[in-house]
Amino acid sequence: MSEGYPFLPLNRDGLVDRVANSLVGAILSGAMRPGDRLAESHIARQMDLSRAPVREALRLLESSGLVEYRTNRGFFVRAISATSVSDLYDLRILIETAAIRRLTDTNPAALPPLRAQVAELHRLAGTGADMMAHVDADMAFHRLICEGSGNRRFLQVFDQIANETKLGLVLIGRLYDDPHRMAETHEPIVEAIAAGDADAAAAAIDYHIRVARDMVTEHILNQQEAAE
Amino acid sequence: MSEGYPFLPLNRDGLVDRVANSLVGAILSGAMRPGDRLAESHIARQMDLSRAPVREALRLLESSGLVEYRTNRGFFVRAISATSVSDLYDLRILIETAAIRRLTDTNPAALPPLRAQVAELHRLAGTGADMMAHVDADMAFHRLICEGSGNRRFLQVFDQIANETKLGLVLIGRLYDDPHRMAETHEPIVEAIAAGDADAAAAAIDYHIRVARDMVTEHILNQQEAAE
DNA sequence: GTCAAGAAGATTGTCGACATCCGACAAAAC
DNA sequence: GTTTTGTCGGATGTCGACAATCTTCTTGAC
Repeated sequence: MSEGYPFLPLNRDGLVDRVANSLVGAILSGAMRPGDRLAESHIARQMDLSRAPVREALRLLESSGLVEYRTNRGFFVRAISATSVSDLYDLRILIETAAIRRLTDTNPAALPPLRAQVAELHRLAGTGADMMAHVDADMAFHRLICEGSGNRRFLQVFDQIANETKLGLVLIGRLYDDPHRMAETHEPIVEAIAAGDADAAAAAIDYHIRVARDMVTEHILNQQEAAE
Repeated sequence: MSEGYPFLPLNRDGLVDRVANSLVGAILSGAMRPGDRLAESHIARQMDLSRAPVREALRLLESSGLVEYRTNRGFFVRAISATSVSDLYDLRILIETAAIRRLTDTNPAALPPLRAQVAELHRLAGTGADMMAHVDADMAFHRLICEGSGNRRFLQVFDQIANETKLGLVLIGRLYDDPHRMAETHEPIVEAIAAGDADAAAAAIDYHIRVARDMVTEHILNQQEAAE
C-alpha cells in the first residue's frame, strides 16, 4: 500500500538546517556584511527560538567558510580577500577540470542534464529573474559536472566551497548584466563533452572559470581601493 | 613594555576541542568501530560533562568525515567502503600533485622542512614508536607539501580529509611493518623538488599516493571477503 | 509461527538559567 | 599625561530539565 498518493515527502529538515539556510540568505543578500558580529542571542530572539539551534547552525556555516568562529568571542561574517577568492577559484579549476575529464571519458549519461541546465540558464535569462536565481542555476551546472565525475569526493569539495563561491558571484552582480551572454559561455563546455574530447572540455571549463576568477578578484581589488 | 616575561601562552583550547580530540583518538585507535552509535549521553557521562560540548564536538567530527549524523537518530562512526577510500586517494593525488608543482616552481624555502620531515621519519623508524606516531609523521610530510603550495585552499582540503586518511592508514598497520622502507619512499619526492623538476616531483608523489591507495583499497576488499 | 499494533525505554531536540569570559570605559596611581 | 587597575554590560560556555522522536520489546490476533 501507500504508493501512488499525491504526497511529497514532508520536509524533515531539522530546525538547524532551516536556521542555517536563513543565515546563508542573510549573508549572501548582503544584509550581513563581512566582519559583522553574529550574536547568538540576537538571532535567537529574532527567530523566536533558543540559542542552541542557532549556535549549531552557525557552526555549520563555519565549516562552509561563510562564518568565522573565535573562542569566547563568537561568530563573525568572514571577510573575503582577493587572494582568498583567487585561491578558491584555482581550487575549482583543479577539481572541475579533473571532474570533466572523467565525465567525458566515462559517463555519457551525464550529458543530457548538462544540456538541460544550459537551456535553463537561457530560459532564466528571458525572464527578469533576480540575480540569486541566476547564480543558483549557474552553480547547479558546475555541480552537475562534479557529480558526473563519479568521484563523490569531488562533489563533496564542491559543496563545501559552494557558499563561498556564491558569495563571490553575488558580489559582482555585473557578471549577470547580460544573462544570455553568461548562458552562452557554458555552451563550448557542453559541446566539447558531446564531442567526447576530454582535453577540449577541460580547456573550456578552465577558461570559463579563469575568466570568472579574474573578474571577481579584480572587482574586489577595485573595491578595496575605493574604500581608501 | 611587558615583553620578556617567562610565560608561555596558556592553552586556551575550549572544552569542545578537547572532547573532539578524545573522540578522534577513540575512533582512530579502533575502540569505536564503523557503524557504532555515538550516544551523546554516554559520552557526556563518561567524560563527566554535559551533552552540549559533546554534541558540538561530534558535529565538528562530522564535518571532518569521521562521523555521520542522522536527524533525530544521532551520530555514528562512519563506515568506509573501498570506493570511498579510493575516491579519497584520487582527490589527494589531484591536490598534492598540483601543490607540489607550485611548491617546486615557486617556493624553494619549503625544501628544508621537507628534508627535515623525512629525517624525522627515519628517526622514528629507529625507535620502536607506535603506529600512530608513524602515521602522524607521514601525514605531516604531505601537509607540508600542501602548505608550501601557497594556496591556502589546498591546505584546507587536506586538513578536511586528514582524519579520514589517517583512518585508512591505521586500518592497514602493515604499511609500517618496515618503517625505514616507508621513510625511503618519500625520498624521490624530495629529490625531484630539490632538482627543481616539477614534472618529476608530481610523478613521484602521484606514484607514492597511488601505491598507498591500492594497498588500502585491496586491504578493505580482502576484509570484506573475510567477513562473508 | 508470523505479523501488526502498542507500550516501554532510551536518545535526541530544544529550552531557559547560570557561570564564565571579553571589551570598553571609568577611576586611580604614578 | 600615561599607564595600570577596577568595574560594568553584554556575549559566550556549560548545564540540567523537559518535550519530541526513535528503537526495542511485548502483546495479541490470525
